[in-house]
Formats: sequence, C-alpha cells, structure tokens
Amino acid sequence: MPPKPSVSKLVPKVPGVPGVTGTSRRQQYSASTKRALVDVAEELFTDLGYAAASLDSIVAGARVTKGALYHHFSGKQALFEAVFERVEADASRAIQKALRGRKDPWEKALAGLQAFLAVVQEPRYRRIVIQEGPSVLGYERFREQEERSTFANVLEIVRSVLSAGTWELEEDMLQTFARIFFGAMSSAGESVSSADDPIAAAERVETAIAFILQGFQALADDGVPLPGASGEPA
Amino acid sequence: MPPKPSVSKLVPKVPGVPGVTGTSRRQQYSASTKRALVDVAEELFTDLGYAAASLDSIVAGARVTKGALYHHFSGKQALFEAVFERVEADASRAIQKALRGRKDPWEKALAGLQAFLAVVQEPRYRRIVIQEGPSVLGYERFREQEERSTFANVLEIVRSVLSAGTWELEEDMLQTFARIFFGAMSSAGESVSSADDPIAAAERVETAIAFILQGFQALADDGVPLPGASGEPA
DNA sequence: CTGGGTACGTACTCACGGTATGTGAGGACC
DNA sequence: GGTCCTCACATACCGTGAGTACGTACCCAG
Repeated sequence: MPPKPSVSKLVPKVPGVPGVTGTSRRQQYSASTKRALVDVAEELFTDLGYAAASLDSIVAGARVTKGALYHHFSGKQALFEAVFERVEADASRAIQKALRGRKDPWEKALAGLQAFLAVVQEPRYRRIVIQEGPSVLGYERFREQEERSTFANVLEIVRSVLSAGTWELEEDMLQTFARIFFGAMSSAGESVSSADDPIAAAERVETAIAFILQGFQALADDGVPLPGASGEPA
Repeated sequence: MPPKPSVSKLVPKVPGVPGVTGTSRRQQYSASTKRALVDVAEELFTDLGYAAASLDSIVAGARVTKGALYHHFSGKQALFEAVFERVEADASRAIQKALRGRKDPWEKALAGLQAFLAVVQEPRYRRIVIQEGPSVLGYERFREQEERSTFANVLEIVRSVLSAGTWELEEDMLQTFARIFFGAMSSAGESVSSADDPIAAAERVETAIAFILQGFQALADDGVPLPGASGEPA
C-alpha cells in the first residue's frame, strides 16, 4: 500500500534573501534543510554525545525525516564529520582573528595561547573535537583534520617564535616542537576547563608556557643552539 | 517452552593451580571465564574499536554466552572499563619499572620519558586509552582514571625535577606543569607512533623535551624564580 | 504543459545491547 | 551420602536505532 502523503504541509521554512542570484529556490531550500540538520546534530552531539544522539531525534529536531538526512549525508558518521569540520573551522577562525595585527612573535604567541584556551572552554569543541573526535573519526582522519586547522595555527606561531631568535632549524624539529606545544596546550586547556577556578587556572597555564618560552630565550642568550639547528643563534 | 540445555558440554577450561588455598574450584572457574572475557574484549576493542566490537563476538571468542558476560559485568561499558583499567595499570607498571633504581631526577625524567614513549606505541594503549577512552568513559571518568595511574607517574617525575633545583613551588603550579608535560608527551608520542621513522621521531622528541628542561636549568642558573615559587633558587 | 530530476517522506529490515527466566553443577550441612 | 541452596552460567526474547528500498511531490527546462 503506497504511503498517504497527507496534505502538503510545506511551510516556507526559510525564505532566504530574495535578491540572491545564481541559486534557485530549490537549492536554497535544500541548503537550508542541510544547515538545519547540521545545527541540530551539533547541539545533540554536544549535549548527549555521538552514540546517545539518535538519528531519529536529530531529524525530529530539524523537522524532517531520515530520507532527507540520507539524501544529504551518507550516514551518521558523515553527518558528524560535517559538524566536526564546522566546529574546527570556527575554532581556527577565532584563533586567526586573535592573531591578526600582532607583529611581534612573542605577542602573537601569547594572543594565540589565550585564544586557544578560550576555544577549549567551549562545550561543543570539547565534546565534538576532543572527546568524540578521535573515537568517531578514527585517529587518522582526526589527525588529518586537525593538521589543517587548529594545529596549523600552532605550527605557524611556533615557527615565528623559534625563528625569531635568528634560529634556523630543520622542518622536522620544528614540527616536533609544534606537536609538543600543541599537546601541551590541549592538555592544559582541558585542565583549565575542568578546574574549579578556570580563570586562575588559565593564568597559571599562561605563566607556565611563558616560563618555558623564557627558558628558550635564556638559552638563546647563552648561545646554546637549538637542537637540529642549521644556523647559529645571534 | 523451557530451553533445552542439551548435553553438558563442560570442558575443564583451566584447571588452575591445585595447591592454591582459600579459593574453591567454583571461584577458580569463575575467575577464569572473567579473565577470558576481558582478554577477548581487549583484543577486539583494540582491533575493531568499541562500537564495532559486538558483545556477541566477544562472548563467542571467550566461548561463553551473554549470560556469563552480564553475570560478571553490568554491561558493555563496564567491560570496557575493566579492559581500560588493566591496560592503564600495565602502562603504569612499565613506567615505574623504568624509574626504579634511578636516583638523579634528570636521569629519572629521561628514563620515564622513554618508557612513556614506548607505552604510547602499543596499539592497545593508543586505541583503548587514548582513542576510545574519553568517548566511552566520558571525560570525567577518563581523567579520574589517568589521574591515579599514568599521570601520577608524570607528576612524580616533574615534582622531583622541578624541586631538584632547590625550588619550592606551589602545588597548583606543579600540577599545571605536570599537565603541560603530560599533554606534550602524549601528543609527541602519537606523532612518534604515526611517524615514518618512529625511532628518529622518538629521538627528536627526547631532544626537544631535553632542550625545554635545559631551558629550565638555564633560568635557574640565572636566578630566575619559577612562577608560583615560594622559595628562591640557589 | 510535460517530462525529468531533485529533494525529500514512508515503511521496512537487521544487527546489537540489554533482560527475564531457566538450569545444572558445586558445596555446606546434617 | 543424601538434601538443599546458591552461584555461575545458558537460552530465548525484546526494544531501539542505523541503514535501505521505494514511492512521491515539487521545481525548472524545453
């Protein structure tokens, strides 16, 4: 027996800007429902976690059915990836915004650190990227994603800081330092967000990182070469 | 209709040491099946991940039924926790073993670092603890577990190193430093295990960490106090 | 106005975690 | 060495949720 489609319950959903050229109304509707799916998915994944957020509840929240979901995404994991990428992109933008304008490497580093610590506080970033990301995407895909978003920022900062002291060091070693700092900041960020007093904890992290960087400077002043350096410190 | 129990297909499983006192044969059998369940679960969780490893496949591998599983564990998550705790405990023991005997804090730090890097290479540790741990256990429980196993080792090392230079610093700040180093080593460890040349990567990590610690020493020699220090450097 | 294709909706299957209930082998006690 | 009780499982079943097959209404081109 064919399903009874009932009366057309088409509500205009989102009208969209009328003056937009190039996209038909159909495409606008489609993009709108896709966005709605990602929006609801982000919220439910954040609140309940990946496993506990059922597709039924997601499509219900977006006021569509599974047919729509499987039209736009190949499955639950693909939907999660879309959410993941958006959260990561937002985080990356927030950090880059904090970096904009700063010229001094050390100032950049501090600003970047603060922005990163702020991002790690966001529940959606903690849940979707840090907590569920590795498990759902698998480590390989997870690393690939981070590599070209948040980690890229850290790498850039570390590069500018380490090459500031007229050091020239190998790319491998720079990557290693960036990894170390990235991990340090991630872990520190978590401890900040779960601390009783996050503000004080953030300050402690900042002073600790600053202290480490200060040590770098002291070594540079003493003429100690960076490991893997091809040039000599000033 | 009551189930037909068929013929008793009881094979002796594991005889157990006959001379063990205090435990009845029943208890020995029970403990043996429990161990078998955890063994198989560890293997399947490592190879397939938490979600993809079905309870049916686990009980089949252990040659029991779900009745046995639910007699020993309250559910899938509880089984995972048992696996998790064992992997963590093994890792912690491995690190402590590497530390045993070393007296010099710097030597201890290096040995601990090497042991940690070795542990992070193990597939089961990577998969169960790092990858699936936060997602399955939830961040709170995950942190609690790490707090009293692997992280405890790192904390001890950091404490001995930082207090070696006649520094006396606040517990909060020490925790912060330990967190930072723990995260740094975790992240570095991952990059090591996924590198093309893990041995060279491990060496880079060691030199990088050593360089950071060297910076600490340089600052100490220059009379720069550690942040949050109540005492003065020598 | 009419075909075609897109963007869904409907109804279904199957796998998997969890549960209710049965049962037979220890082991304690007399 | 019989009796009885309990523990350590086995069996059969259920609900949920991811994924799928298929149908259909609406938009746009011609």
